[in-house]
Amino acid sequence: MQKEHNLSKNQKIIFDLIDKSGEPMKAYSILFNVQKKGIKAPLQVYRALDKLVEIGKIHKIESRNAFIACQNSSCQVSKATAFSICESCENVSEISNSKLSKYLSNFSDDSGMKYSKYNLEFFGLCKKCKSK
Amino acid sequence: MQKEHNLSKNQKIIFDLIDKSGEPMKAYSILFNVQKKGIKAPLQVYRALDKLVEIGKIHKIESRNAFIACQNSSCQVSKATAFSICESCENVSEISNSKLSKYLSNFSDDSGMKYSKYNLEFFGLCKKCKSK
DNA sequence: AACGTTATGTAATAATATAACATTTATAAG
DNA sequence: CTTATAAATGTTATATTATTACATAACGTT
Repeated sequence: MQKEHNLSKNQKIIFDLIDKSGEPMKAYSILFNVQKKGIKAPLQVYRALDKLVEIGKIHKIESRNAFIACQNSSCQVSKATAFSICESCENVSEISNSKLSKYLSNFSDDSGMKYSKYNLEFFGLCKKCKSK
Repeated sequence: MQKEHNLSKNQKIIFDLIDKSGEPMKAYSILFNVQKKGIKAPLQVYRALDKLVEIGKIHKIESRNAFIACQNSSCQVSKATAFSICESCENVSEISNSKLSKYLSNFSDDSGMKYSKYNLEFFGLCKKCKSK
């Protein structure tokens, strides 16, 4: 059962924007888009982003410094994320593949480390861009 | 057989520094460290870093905006990278696990994308930090 | 109501990265 | 060896991404 997180005002404004856009958004582009709603400073954006990442409503695409809404309803926390990224059109989508996530969540090597989290980014050309 | 890349002067200075440090280094820390060698501007550092990443001599740890020397002698190009990162002491090491790299290099889903590259970052606590 | 926690507002600044342009050095082809 | 081309360098300025510090307000318990 999913814990209901009551988003605060700023968190809600920023989540809704990212969610509606459907694609990765950068912090300052978010800022620009929410200024009419009274959010004026970068820090207000970053604080909301931090919280939204923490509770798994959005994920950060590390290689792009951008944030995308979680596309996986069962994903409560950002502790096991995988994305496919088109290097031409920059389309990003979240990969939900249970085999992959099982494989990675159970992965261990001889370092003695127990991994509690991972982030994976695949790069390539999407269907559209390949056929150009 | 490995293609020999003749590093240029700046590339060599910067690679040697990162390689000797044995840990991830940030661009401006690199800059600070090579100023005595005549490298004065961020761009000189970033250009060398770009090239070194391109030829696989170093990798970028995306979640940390830092660069580490490749620890895997067979790694010619940065197209299949995996790291373990301790969230407490920030120790980073490159994972060379042939099963893992095979699994990920061959991974495909139903998106129609053919992935040519990936980057994976595992997070957790290293042995030392766990026992504290 | 009193307390602790979470969120907000605001200004300043730090840290990371790139654009634009001029020049020099290395590589390769004739 | 010299011309052409690509790769690397030098330099200044600026863009982009992110955090520190401090003050105030709202929320959730008990």
